[in-house]
Parts: sequence; C-alpha cells; structure tokens
Amino acid sequence: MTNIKDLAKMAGVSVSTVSRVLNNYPFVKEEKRMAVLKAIKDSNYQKNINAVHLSKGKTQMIGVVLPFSDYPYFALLLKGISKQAYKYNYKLLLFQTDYMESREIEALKMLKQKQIDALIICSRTCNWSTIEEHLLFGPIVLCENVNKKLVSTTFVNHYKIFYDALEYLYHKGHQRIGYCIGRKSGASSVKRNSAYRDFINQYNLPDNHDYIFDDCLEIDDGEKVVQYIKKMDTPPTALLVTNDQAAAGILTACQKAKISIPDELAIIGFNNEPISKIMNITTIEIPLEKIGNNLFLQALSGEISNQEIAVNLIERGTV
Amino acid sequence: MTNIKDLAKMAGVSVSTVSRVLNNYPFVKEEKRMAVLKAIKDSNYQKNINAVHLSKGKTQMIGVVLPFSDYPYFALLLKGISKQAYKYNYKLLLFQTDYMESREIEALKMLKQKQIDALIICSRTCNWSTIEEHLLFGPIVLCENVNKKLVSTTFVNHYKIFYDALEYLYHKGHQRIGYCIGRKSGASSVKRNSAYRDFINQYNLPDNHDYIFDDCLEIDDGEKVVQYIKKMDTPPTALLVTNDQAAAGILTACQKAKISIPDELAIIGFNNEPISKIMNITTIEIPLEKIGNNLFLQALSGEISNQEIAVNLIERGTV
DNA sequence: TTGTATGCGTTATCAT
DNA sequence: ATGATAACGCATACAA
Repeated sequence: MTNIKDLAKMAGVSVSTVSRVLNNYPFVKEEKRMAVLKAIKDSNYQKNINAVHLSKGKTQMIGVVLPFSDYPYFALLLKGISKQAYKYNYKLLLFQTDYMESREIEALKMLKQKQIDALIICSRTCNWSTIEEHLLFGPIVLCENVNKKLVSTTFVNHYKIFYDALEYLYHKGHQRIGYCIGRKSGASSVKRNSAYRDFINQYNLPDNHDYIFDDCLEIDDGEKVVQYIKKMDTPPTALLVTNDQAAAGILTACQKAKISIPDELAIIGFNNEPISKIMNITTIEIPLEKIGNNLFLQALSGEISNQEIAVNLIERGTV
Repeated sequence: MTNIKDLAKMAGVSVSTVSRVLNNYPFVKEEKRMAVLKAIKDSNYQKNINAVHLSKGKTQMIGVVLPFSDYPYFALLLKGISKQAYKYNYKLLLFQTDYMESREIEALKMLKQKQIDALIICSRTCNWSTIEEHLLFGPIVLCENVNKKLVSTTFVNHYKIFYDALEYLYHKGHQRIGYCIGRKSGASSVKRNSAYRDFINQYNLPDNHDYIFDDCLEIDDGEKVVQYIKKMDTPPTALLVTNDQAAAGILTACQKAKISIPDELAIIGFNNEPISKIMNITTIEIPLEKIGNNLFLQALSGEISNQEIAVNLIERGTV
C-alpha cells in the first residue's frame, strides 16, 4: 500500500504538498499538482482513513442504538436517520441491543473511545446517570422527552397523545377502554400509564388492571390478547395499541374469533405503519422518518435542542 | 484526554508495560500492573480506538450494504448479521443504498480505505467487475449465487425454487400462472424469469407477458396488481409473489375487490414474514436470519466458501 | 519481566 | 507556494 510519503517521493514534492492536493487546498502550483495527481493514478493510491481519524480526532461516524432493526417502528426511524447521514456524508455504526443495557453501554463506550462522533439512542434502557457520565465525550441524542437540559431530544408527547386518544374513544361512547404496550418499563409506557390513570380518575371510570396488556411488540402478540379478552366477563370495548403490528395481529385474531370490529371492539393503532393502511386500521400517525431526520441533525450539530413533533390521528375503519 | 504516555508517567513504568496491562498480556509484575491499573482509574483513561485501528490496520468493523432497512427481507437479514457481529465483537457499518450504485461503490471504497475489515453486500447493484476490483482490499461476501470463485456467497437457488413452485401450482390445476417481482433487473429476477420461461415451454403453456408484474416491493404495491388483473379478459389463476408484503397487499386488495382466494386466484408468497402467518398466506420460507448469520461468518473468516441454503414451502390458506 | 525505539498514515503548525 | 517536523495514540520488534 502506497502512502503519501511514497507519493511525495514519486512526485518530487513534500508530503505537505501531497496532502494539500489530496484535500483540494488552494495555493498549489498547477505543475506540482499534476505531478501529484499522476503519482496518485500511477500508484493506485488510497487514503488510509484510520490515519485521518486519528489525526483529526473525528470519524465522520455516528452511532445508532436501537433494540431491534426488524420492527417497523425502529426501521422507519433508522430510515430517516440514514437519509440525513447520507446527505451529510456521515456513516452509521449500528448497535442492535435487544434492550440489553450492556450493549447500550458498549455504544456509549464507543463514544468515549472516539470511534463515533455522536450517539443517537432510539430507545433507552440504561439510567440517566449513565448517559450523563458520557456526555463529556460527545453529543448524545435521545428520542424521548427527558426534562434535563443536557441532551438534545426529539420526541412526541406520549402523555398527551394517550390522553387525547382515550378521550376520543370516550366521546365515541366507550367506557371500558384498555391498552397494549411493548415494555412495561419503557419511558413511554410510564407516561402512557400515568395518562391512563389520570383519564380514569377524571372520568370516574372503573380501574381494571386486566385492561392493560404488555409485551405487545409484534404481529404475533395480538393472538394472546384476544384469547385473554375472550375469556373476560366484561371485556374492554376499545383498545389503544401502541404499534400497528400488534394492532394488526389483534384485528386478525378478532376476525378469526368472530369479534366484530369496531362494534364489539374498537382499535386504535400507532405509527401509521404500512400494514395499518391496507388493513384499514385507525391509527395515530407518528412521523418516524421525520423524527429520524431530526435526531441525526441534532447529533450532527452538537447544539442542544429539544423538539416536540406533532402527531396525527388517521381515522379509518377500526373505531 | 490522557493517553498511555501519561499513564506510563503516572505509574512510573514504560508505555509498553502500560500497553501490556491494557491488553492483558502475561509477564507483568503484579506490582506494576496494579500501579498501571490505579493510573487508569485515577485518570479516567479511555483508549483511543482510532489509534488502535491505525496501528493494527484493522477496525473490527464490517460493512453491510442493503437497499432498504425497512423492508422485512433486509431487516431480517440484518438481524442475523447483527447477532453474529455482536457475538464476535464486531461492529456493523451500515450502507443504505436505495439501490443506487454510487452508494454501493462508496461502501467498496471504505473497504479500500481500511475503514472496514470486510463487506457484506445483501443485494448487489454494481457490476461484477467493480466487485472484482475491490477484492484485493478485503473479503467481500454476497447473498447471491455468482459462479465466480473469488467471493464467498450464501444464497438460495432462485431458479429451482421458482420452477418447483410453478410446478406445484401446475399440479394443483393451474395453467395461467403469473408472478410479481421487485426489481426487473435484480439478479434473482433474471433467474426467476428464466425458470418461468423454461416452465412455460416445458408444459406448453401460453406465454403471456401480462402475467409478469414488477415493482412489487411493499404492501402498497398489491393494489395496482389487483386493479390490473381485474381488467384482464383471461387473468392468471395463480400468482407467485416474491415477498410476503406484496402478497399481503394483493390478498387484501382481492378481498376488497371480491376476488375469492384461493378459488379465483391462488397466491404463494415468499420469505415467511410475520405478516404471512397471521394472514394465512401460503409462502416459501427463506431462512433469512440464518442466511444473515452465514454471511457474517463468511465475512469474518475470509476463507472463500459458497453455501446454498434450503427453503421450505409452508402451505397455508392461499393455494 | 521491562524499556526503547520505531512504525502506522495523516493533518497541522510553523518557518521560509 | 512549499517543506520540515511535530503531533495524533497505540502496538510491537527488539534489546536488555
């Protein structure tokens, strides 16, 4: 492998001049520039990017932490991030964590070790203090509303969205409303739960813990929810399902179980994933690709900002 | 930022000893090891990984080229790759290409520049010769059957699978069989087309170009296929649809259009994506996660091998 | 078991 | 406009 030293020798100039040519500096005599260019061509030279990284202390790489890449929610987020990354000539280093804290910490360590210039965490598992410790080493961007002012965030207001959706169902005549979430311990789940409790109290509705289902992450998870509901004496008449995959699974399971949608059970999904369109599921559109764009730009700029993104109810056939 | 030189000073040893401690070498006196460990702790030292990369000439990073990360086919492939990457302590650098050759070439360039130790191309757009030129710089692994012996590959036999599926439908009584593919120019599409033509000839069936639909990549694409079929005088009675997303879209559109499945139209999907299960779509299971595993291991080993992966017909309700 | 010296390939500073 | 030289931070061959 030839390096700039070799090029310098071949072209009869110094390494600095080679570097200048390589990086399109002005103030290089055309004659010498040509000589360098010729040497580059003759030697089939390729820059060793690791040397650049070391010298500059930057890598033009940004880390992306997400639990699963094969869930539409995260895939869409990633798509948005990718598009901006390409635009700004950054590369993405992927950390698929399966919600394991240790892997998230590994990503943070990469920031510390300067392998990445910034880190985007699409779904956090570790403590805030762990994040805080790593803030010194580069920008960290989160996809949730933390009320600390030390990190950039792009988020939706899970509390308000949930509360509004519950009221929407209430005004459609529903009194027994349940919901399905992914992880019980997730940051958004906590906010949704508090919205649910406030709603229940506000409208004086019965507080039935059986109406809350967790571990609803993918399409297959719908079946068990419907099985459970079928056995209930007073099942919910409406369900908020925090992703359209699970909503689709529930819808399909209901069709099999001859539960009429929306008459016997109303469903509101989340995200407006492609499946919700063809299955005609009423859903709350979260502009994930746009959020992804935002996350990247925040990671890139380094300046701290906190942006709330609006969502949009798409009324289709399941309410 | 403190470096090993600083540590050496703090611990009263040489940089090599520090390096030895850092990398768990034997033959370091416990006393000095402790001193170094203390210095590491006191200084909150972190290794600069870029220096390691430069010094070693390797990065423990492997590139992954795929057109879209939000299609289940590629997401599942990526999942398999990710799992192995984690296991072997490698990081993945993601290149989302949107099928643009220039981006694929950029990934190849990263190999040349030593930013990645190997490259996995999940779906190729560039010419073989372009691949060949970059083979000097590190292992390149493909997810298709090229009959060159210079790269590792993990693949399924698209020709045989397609031919077998066509015969399967034929023996179920179908004579007018069509198919839907993604990109007309993709490597697999070419093989599928030749299987189709051979099948048509073998069984003396009419060769109707209208039975071939391309640009069927996602769930939304089903609608236009059904619209088109509805207008045909002699529509196909069976359809091979090369991904379950499109198959699901077609199935749904048929339900709306009151086309009875499988009586009026039989459908075989591909990949056994989650959606095919809940929609009860007969599909050809391609073990994508397993293929992903394989691709990574091939990239890691550097030894060239070519492995065919078997597929599996899952008979459900659409044939 | 430990230390010295050199290499890895660039970029950046400074002098000319 | 150009060149010499010092970072950048670590690994490693070699000497001791």
